[in-house]
Amino acid sequence: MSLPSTYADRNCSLARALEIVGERWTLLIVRDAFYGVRRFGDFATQLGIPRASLATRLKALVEEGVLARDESTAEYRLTDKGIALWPAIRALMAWGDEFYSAKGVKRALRHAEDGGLIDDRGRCAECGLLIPVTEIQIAPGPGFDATGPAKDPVSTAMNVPRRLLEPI
Amino acid sequence: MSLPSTYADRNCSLARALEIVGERWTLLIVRDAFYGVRRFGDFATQLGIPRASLATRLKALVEEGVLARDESTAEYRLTDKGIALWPAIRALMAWGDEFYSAKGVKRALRHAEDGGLIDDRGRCAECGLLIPVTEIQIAPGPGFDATGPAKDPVSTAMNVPRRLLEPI
DNA sequence: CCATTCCGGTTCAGTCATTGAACTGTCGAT
DNA sequence: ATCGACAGTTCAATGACTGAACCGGAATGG
Repeated sequence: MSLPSTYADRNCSLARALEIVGERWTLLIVRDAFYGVRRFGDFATQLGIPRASLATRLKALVEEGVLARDESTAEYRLTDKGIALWPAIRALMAWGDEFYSAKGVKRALRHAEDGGLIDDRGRCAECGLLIPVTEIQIAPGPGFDATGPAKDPVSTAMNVPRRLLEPI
Repeated sequence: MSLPSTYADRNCSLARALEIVGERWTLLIVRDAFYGVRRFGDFATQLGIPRASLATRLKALVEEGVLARDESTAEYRLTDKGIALWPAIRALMAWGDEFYSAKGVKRALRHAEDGGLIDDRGRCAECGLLIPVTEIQIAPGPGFDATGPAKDPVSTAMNVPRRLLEPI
């Protein structure tokens, strides 16, 4: 994205954040990482992203400390810095649900411990607490469209209730 | 950004949201709109974006109903749909502040009515309420870097405490 | 053992988007 | 009429993205 570093943007943390996660595909890669995707090939087939672009993006995310690459297994995992992106992703998902999914949310977020729905500020409707990412369960919601073929094991795993960050 | 519409992304509201606001410059344009920028030339000089790109982006944002263009004054303003993007922008700003601004937030958000700081979930520390965008005051924070020339009236206006959405 | 498959990642040419600078056209004020 | 201010366009050059083929090492299996 090329640091703009104009005087105007030097004082904007949004511009800084978008330097890292504002390029095409990047946030979708991070989203998949939350869903438990860890392997190069799984990112590629899941997102339909060209492998060259994926390699570039993953390298950049590792360099910035959003993902960590396990040298022995070649798996990519979110770091704490990456996990800290969750509120931003949730906010964008909520906006997309609100304005582009007439039948309701496409994915529902629940507190895995008590099943309470998580609101758009990250709070559980049951216990009222702020729910950490590892305790969030994601499941198809009313706006979910189940038609069409989805044979490969990775995408079927992603369309079934599961906890965030749990490996596919 | 070109609808991917793969089976994988059809059920992801994040992908849908990024179709609209995921292209380069788009979120920065929306941010400036929150800061009160309304005119073509002000967006251009403020962001340092090529005028051709700006025209394309503004057209797209108007088409999607994020901005509305006043036919008589040629001013662009956020619609309710655009204003609904605020939580996402705030979340990304907070992430940028946390990881790229060692001295603290670059811009502090306060509840204009009682001066209470607004946390990263949109709540006022004083009254505890969820603060609507029109009651948010933005002001330089401890991480703000005031050095360097910033003579033009628009950017000086943006670097002084002011309410969101108030015209420059 | 050797062959095969799987998998992470690279290479490369074609295409598409972005950029910056110059330009057009419209409006209101002088 | 003329000028300046402003919204938006045009266009060549550059750079990013794409898709398909390819490379090489590590597991798999006969």
